[in-house]
Amino acid sequence: MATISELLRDATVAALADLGVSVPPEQVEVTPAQRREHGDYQTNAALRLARTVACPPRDLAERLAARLPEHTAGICARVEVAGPGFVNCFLAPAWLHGVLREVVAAGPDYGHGTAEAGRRINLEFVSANPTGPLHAGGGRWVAVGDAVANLLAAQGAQVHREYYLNDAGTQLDTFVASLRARLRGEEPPPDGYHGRYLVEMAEELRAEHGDDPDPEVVRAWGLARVVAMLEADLARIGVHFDTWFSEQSLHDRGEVAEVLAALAQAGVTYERDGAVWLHSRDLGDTRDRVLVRSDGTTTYLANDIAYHRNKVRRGFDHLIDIWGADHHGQVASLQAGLRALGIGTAESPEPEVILGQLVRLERGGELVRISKRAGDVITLADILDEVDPDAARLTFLLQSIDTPQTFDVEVVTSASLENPVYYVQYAHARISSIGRVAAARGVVRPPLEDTDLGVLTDERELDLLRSLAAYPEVLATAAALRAPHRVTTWVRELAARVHRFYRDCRVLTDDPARTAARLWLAEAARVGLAGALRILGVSAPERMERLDDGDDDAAGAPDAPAAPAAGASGSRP
RNA sequence: GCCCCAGUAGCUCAGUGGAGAGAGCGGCCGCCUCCUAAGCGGUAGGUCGCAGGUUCGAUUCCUGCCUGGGGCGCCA
Repeated sequence: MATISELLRDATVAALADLGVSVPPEQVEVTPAQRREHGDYQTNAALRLARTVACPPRDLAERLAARLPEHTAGICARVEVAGPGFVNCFLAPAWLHGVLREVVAAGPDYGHGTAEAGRRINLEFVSANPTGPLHAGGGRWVAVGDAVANLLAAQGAQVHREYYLNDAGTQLDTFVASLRARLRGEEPPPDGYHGRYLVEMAEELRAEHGDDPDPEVVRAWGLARVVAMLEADLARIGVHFDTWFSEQSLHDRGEVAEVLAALAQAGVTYERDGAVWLHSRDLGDTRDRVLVRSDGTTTYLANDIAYHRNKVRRGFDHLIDIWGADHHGQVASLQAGLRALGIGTAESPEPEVILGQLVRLERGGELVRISKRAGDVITLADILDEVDPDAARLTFLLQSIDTPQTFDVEVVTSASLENPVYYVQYAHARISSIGRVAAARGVVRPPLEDTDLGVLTDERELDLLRSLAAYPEVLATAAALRAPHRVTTWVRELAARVHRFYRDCRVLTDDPARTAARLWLAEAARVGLAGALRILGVSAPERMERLDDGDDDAAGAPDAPAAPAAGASGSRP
């Protein structure tokens, strides 16, 4: 299904052809208008082509506008020339009514596209070290990764969610040493993990395996216990991984050794100071990197190259990694190693690494020091103890991952009612309630094909349809840019329009024709809200409790407790 | 020193090669006999970090600089 921009772009190209101006479609821009009086969409074609056609832009625009209606029949009510030579298009209400029928027909899949149709995509995200619970900041990758997966799936991809489990490195050794120390009733080593969870885990371990289990037992038990903890945390926020990929398994199957041999065979390695190095500098990196340490162990890089080769060999059409910006330095090294293996060519595209800026955790405006080893952490589970998963998720999906996010625990928890998630969910609950009331009153919604939508002429009504009309394009763009926050922005706008419609356009009236059309419009809006929320991994409740009934407004004022918060530090005289 | 990201309203952030730059929160003023007031309306608040460049047109693209965040390990 073509988007509006595409439809209007093609119409513009055709109209220009009528004028004897031949121009490839990709050189014609049709964009949403910024101001209502400029219509719904606008093209700057006349401005851009004026020079080559040797015609004043305004004149060219006039000629274009004269021809355009032939090609936009049924879509635009009118077109007009404005400003220095823009051609503004005003969508026809009848066309918007057609959008409503499309939405209802498509249901939950409305707006989905085919940009990734048939592609098998491996999406790796989170992949936090299995040494403790998920950190609150890591929630960003949980929410973003899952939403990106949903976005790609909505474009027809078969998405495989994968968690890379670093169960072979020194971090796990340190974790095991810390666990054993707790088991003995001692403090973990200075560079170990000091979190409280290890004390509790040691108790569990003791109950199951006694005071002095074999170190290998401790290791296996500890790893399994942490993975179970990670899975449980992820389940609480509704995220499920298809594969938990063990780094250790790469070693066990000899894949790391294979990769090292292949790199040596390719002549891109050398020995120095007892270590094996990769000529990564010649392959696009800023410097050479160690693959095998002088003690014979392999580096994270060597293992990661083997891991990605494994993913390629599993037959995916495309690999995507979502990493925090603190892993930025690894990208060039990994790609250098993969290139040497022939991965990163036209036949075998290199992995796409999405870097997201980090979360700055604050409590009441003050930076929270984060150190998993010191045990001074705020975990995702801590957050979920205080807010529901929907609020947590949407908070992480409010802004572009290109910007560092400030996550104030106090704001997100104590003032959670201000979370935009409730604004959107409330819009869904409100619009849903209309259907319930209609049913209770015995108002029957006639079949859509028997409903005359021509009565939907109010700007509030048309605004809803304009939003819904733009949704396929929003989804396609968000998927292409791997930017789920664009869906958040869109659904917040739709929710605002739903609230305004609700306020100004009464659905259940004495006029059966109007009631029928508005019931269907409400249904279309509900489908739009629910569909976008589903992409974001947020639930769309049919009903929500009213917070405050009657006149005790103070009870519902979320900022009421703010005053004591200031005094909590002991400033009260 | 080099690489990546950001700098937009008091705060948190959207957004765009175009026509007086938007939202939420916070401030102020209003709106519930009516489908849920977790809502709606109004008002105040901006040299889109700074300087050049490209362009008919730059907050948007390019370069430099400043500020902030993250990297550049025989850690992961």
